[in-house]
Amino acid sequence: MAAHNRVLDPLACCPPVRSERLDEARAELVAKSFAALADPIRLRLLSHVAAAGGDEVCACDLAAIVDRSQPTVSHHMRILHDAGLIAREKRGLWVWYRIVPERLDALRAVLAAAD
Amino acid sequence: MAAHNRVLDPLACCPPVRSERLDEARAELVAKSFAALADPIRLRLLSHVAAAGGDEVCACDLAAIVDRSQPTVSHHMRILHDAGLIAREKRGLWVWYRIVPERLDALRAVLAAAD
DNA sequence: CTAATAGTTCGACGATCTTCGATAGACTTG
DNA sequence: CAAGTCTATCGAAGATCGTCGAACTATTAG
Repeated sequence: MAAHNRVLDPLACCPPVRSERLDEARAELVAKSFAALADPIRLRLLSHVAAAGGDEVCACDLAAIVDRSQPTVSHHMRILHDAGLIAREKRGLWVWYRIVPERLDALRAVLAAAD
Repeated sequence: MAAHNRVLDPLACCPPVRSERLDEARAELVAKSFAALADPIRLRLLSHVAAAGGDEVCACDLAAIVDRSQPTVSHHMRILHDAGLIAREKRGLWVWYRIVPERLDALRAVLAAAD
């Protein structure tokens, strides 16, 4: 399902950084999104999920990939999820992640040149 | 292609996050770039310079715009400059900043979908 | 040379972040 | 129900970050 409601999308607020000056409230929102991308472990976790395309990735594999403890990986995945960049679904004992490409596109739009 | 030097550009290394999995070294580089965008004050400073288009912006105006002390603004502008997002030039007593659009485009490319 | 101005660097403090071990919660299996 | 497995949360330690006042550097004006 589209985990991500267009009306409530916090980034729907924000024009490109290059055209209109960001006010304080919008800057706070956008900064939170980029902060989710500002850690190398999170970037590699995100990249791993994103590179799977539409396919899902099992949480059970992630700790080995980034060589961090299970609680640390859980923490980072929560931040990526809170930022709307990945979707989670628990099925049975396992948790599966998949990318939310719309959110990455929204961030790209914030960095886009003025039209 | 970009006007800056492709060989020396630290982001020239990095394929889109969505297609190829980032290794540790590349994730470190990309994370540093996004970290520069992960603070609301820096985003507003960058937005102010970027929204001026190709025109330059005087450092003397920035502290009033973001309501922070002058050393704090200097600190943030240094981070943006180190990230390659803005260029600085000192002329006489004043420092002038302008946007480096190629670097913003490079970051957008890292977030782009696989082709 | 002296005084004045713009910006950077230094030193410190508090807040936030990353990390992990221990623990708790959710779910399956026997 | 009890035991086992997978993930999330808690609590703490250490590192990093944002912030400002004070001191320093560079440049201009007189």
